[in-house]
Amino acid sequence: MLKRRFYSRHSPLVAPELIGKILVRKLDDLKLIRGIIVETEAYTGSDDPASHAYRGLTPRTQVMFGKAGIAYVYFTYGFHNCLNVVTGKLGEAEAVLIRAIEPIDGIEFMRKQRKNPIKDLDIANGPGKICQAFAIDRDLNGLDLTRMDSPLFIDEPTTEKVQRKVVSSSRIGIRNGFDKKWRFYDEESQFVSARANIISS
DNA sequence: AATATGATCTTCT
DNA sequence: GAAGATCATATTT
Repeated sequence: MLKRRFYSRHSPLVAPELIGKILVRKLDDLKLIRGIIVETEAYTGSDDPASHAYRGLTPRTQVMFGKAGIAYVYFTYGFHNCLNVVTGKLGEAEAVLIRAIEPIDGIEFMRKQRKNPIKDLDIANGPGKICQAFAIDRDLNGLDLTRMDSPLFIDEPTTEKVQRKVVSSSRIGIRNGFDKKWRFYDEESQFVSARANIISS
C-alpha cells in the first residue's frame, strides 16, 4: 500500500508515478475489486486556473487543502462522481484525478455496477465510470487511503507489469490551463479514457 | 465518425 | 442563473 510519503509531493510529480499502480476497493463482503491505473491528471491550487481550488478554500474543496493521501470525491454534471487523491504539503491544495483504469479483479461486479453487457474496455475508461465500477461516491470523500483498514487504497503492482511508457498531454474537459501538460497516461494501454481519444485525434 | 442533446446536481457569481 | 475535471444515446454526415 502506498504511504503518505508517496503522496506528500507536488501533484505533477505524483500523477505520472501513479500510472501502473493498482487501485484496490474492499467491499463489505470482503470482495476485492482491483484495476491498473492507466491515466491521471494533476491539479494544483492558486496557480492552476483549471483547479477547483483556484479561487481558494470552499466547502467542496476543503479536503484538497488537507493532508496528502486523502480521497477527494466530488459530484459533477448532476450525474457522476470523480475520484482524486490529495497530494502535496498541508495547505497546498493539490490533487490527482484518476481518469482511467484497466480492470483486473472483480470484473463481474464492475460490469453489474455499470451497464450489463459492456465491453471490458468500457468499464472504467473515464473518471465517472471508475466511480460507478468501483462503487465510489461522496461517502468516501475525506477517506484516508493510507490506513490499513481503509476500504479504498492504492498498491504497488505485484504480478502486473511495472514498466509503463508514460506520456503527457493537456488535460481533458477544461477551458483554462491548457498550457500545462498535466495529463499522464500509459501510451500502450487500450484502456485510456474515451473522451481523450476523441480530443487528441 | 462527428456532432448534439438530455440527464439534472453543486457551486460560485 | 450559468457553468461544470461526464456519460450514454440519438441524429446527422
